[in-house]
Amino acid sequence: MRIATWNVNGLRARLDFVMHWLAAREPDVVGLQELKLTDEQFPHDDFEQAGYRAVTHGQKAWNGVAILSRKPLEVTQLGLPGQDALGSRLVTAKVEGLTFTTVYCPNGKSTSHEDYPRKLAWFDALAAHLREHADGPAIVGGDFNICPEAIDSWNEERLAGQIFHTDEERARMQTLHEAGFRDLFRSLHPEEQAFSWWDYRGGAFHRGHGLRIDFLLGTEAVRSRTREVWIDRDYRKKQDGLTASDHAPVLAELE
DNA sequence: ATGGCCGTGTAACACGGA
Repeated sequence: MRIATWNVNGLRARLDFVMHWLAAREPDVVGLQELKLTDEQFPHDDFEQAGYRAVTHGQKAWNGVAILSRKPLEVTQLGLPGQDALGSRLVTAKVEGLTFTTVYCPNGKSTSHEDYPRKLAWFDALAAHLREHADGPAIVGGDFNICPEAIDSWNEERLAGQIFHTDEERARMQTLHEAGFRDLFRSLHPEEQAFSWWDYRGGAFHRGHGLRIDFLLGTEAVRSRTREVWIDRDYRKKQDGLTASDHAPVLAELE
């Protein structure tokens, strides 16, 4: 079973690019973030023609998440309880006995911005919610907007203490780990520096100025079945003249 | 040199992203 997560940065602008990737990689279950469209605008027909059904939790213009699956899936959660004010950022579905959650975690903007404590509170609510849903095989994949460790940033020396790089944010990732959700990439690749996001500006991708902020977290029942995890760097590049998202997909192969 | 790019709303630029 091949699973994936991907922040597409606008599904209407990215649809052809996403279809290109689905045909090339043939994942079974995919979490998508930053759809930037309403549920009514979601292109179900296009995905059905590609062999996927979808469950969505969208909103106008911003945020928005969805899960694609080649097999039937049943929604069990729309939105993180108590956190509706921060937008549509979580959806959970059961597929093939796996509980698959996709999250688009708040950005926070900067440590002095009023959104920063809201980001921390959102993560606290996420941990509380997941503790009740950590039994059996479960995945939480998405854009977490946190660099968990120094190795996950292209420039920890300059950015330590700034947004994505604070001890408070890193403690939230640790709490998710302690709730039973482990970072599958880091579990299989303890020493490898690999990024999942690069700024569009200034040639950041080609300069190696990236961050690893997109993860597939799995319970032990999933981690023990995980054969490989990788970041699909090629799909951070233009494909057939189509513009990429600023995030690359993250994939995992489960036994 | 702290901006450079991109998507969306809305109809020229503002805002958010990370």
